[in-house]
Amino acid sequence: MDKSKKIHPREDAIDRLVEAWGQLASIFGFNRSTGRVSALLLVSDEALSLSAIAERLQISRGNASMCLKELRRWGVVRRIAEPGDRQDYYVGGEDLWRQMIEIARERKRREFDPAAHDALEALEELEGEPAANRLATHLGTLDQIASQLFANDDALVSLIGLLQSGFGNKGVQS
Amino acid sequence: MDKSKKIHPREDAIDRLVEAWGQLASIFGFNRSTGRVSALLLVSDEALSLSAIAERLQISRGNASMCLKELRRWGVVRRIAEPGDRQDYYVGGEDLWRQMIEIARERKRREFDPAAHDALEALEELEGEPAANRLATHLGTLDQIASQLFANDDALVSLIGLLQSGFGNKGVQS
DNA sequence: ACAATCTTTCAGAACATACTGAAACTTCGG
DNA sequence: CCGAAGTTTCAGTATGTTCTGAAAGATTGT
Repeated sequence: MDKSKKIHPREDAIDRLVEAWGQLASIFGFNRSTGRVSALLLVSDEALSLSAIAERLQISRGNASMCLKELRRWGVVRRIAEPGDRQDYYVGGEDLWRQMIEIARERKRREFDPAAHDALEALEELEGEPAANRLATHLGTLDQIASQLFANDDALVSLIGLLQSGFGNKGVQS
Repeated sequence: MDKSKKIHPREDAIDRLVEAWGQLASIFGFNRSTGRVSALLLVSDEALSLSAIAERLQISRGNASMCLKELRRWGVVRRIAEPGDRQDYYVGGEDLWRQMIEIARERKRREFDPAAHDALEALEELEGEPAANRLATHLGTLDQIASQLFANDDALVSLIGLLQSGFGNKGVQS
């Protein structure tokens, strides 16, 4: 009856994954609960209902509903209607690389670009001042790099390949 | 007397830069005030005193002190003692690329690595479950890529050059 | 050693974010 | 068209973060 007394290795492992993934999600600007819901769906071989998720994570249905909405908005969770069942079911984990790239691209578009644009605009009016010029050049280059990175999906996919194969490590050890 | 009535183009531009840079900083996990202080130092051709910063940004000296402490901790601001002056002065903007890389590396080390490690550990205990395996592979690759990226400073510097020159854009336009 | 000047710290206030639970809404079978 | 089952929304509450201002701590000139 009391969960903390009995030992459930699998459930424990899932709890720890859920917590760690929530942590990771919060680094990338999601709230921890949203990350936790995502984790649960990612390690689940079957689709889960809202109620099952809320129960497993010990959060209210309302909260679970909001988290799922957010995750669907980011395109990382899909809702499924099972015929003959009133509950909706949710799945995650489809095409993880594509999803990561999409999230990064979208965050850049929504958050980075406007602020960088404002900053560059303000810096233009400070032209002539050495410090301002340095900063403008730096930020301009950064912006350009970020844009290159997301200009097309292939760029990122190739880049991932490049990095995996050990780009930049001149002296290969052992 | 009333600042908002008189027009100060330069001061306005700095205000807008400060605000935008605060926004950018918050994307990367700093608080807005810390970002604002950093902006002020970045566009300033001379070193500024704590009092000057607090006054210019309309924040308490206490807060300014904390922000400067944080910025020094991240190695993006340096404190200078002017001989014959009791106040300390602060400068920023020295070697921006190096600083960016250092910040990214440190954030990875402090925030990403521990969470990713926990997640992978938990996933190991779920071996055999298809969804868990997929996630483990994905996260493992991601971790490996991130490590490659920061394995040595040259990797990132070369990468920046590569991206600036338009890596990944097969059809070069115009 | 004292006083003046500046900086740091930190308790509590102000502000911001996230969560709950209940009401409103939707869907579907009968 | 009604009632049952499920989902969404949102006002209020709880939790977490950031800021202020005052007290304590440094440092320096006399």
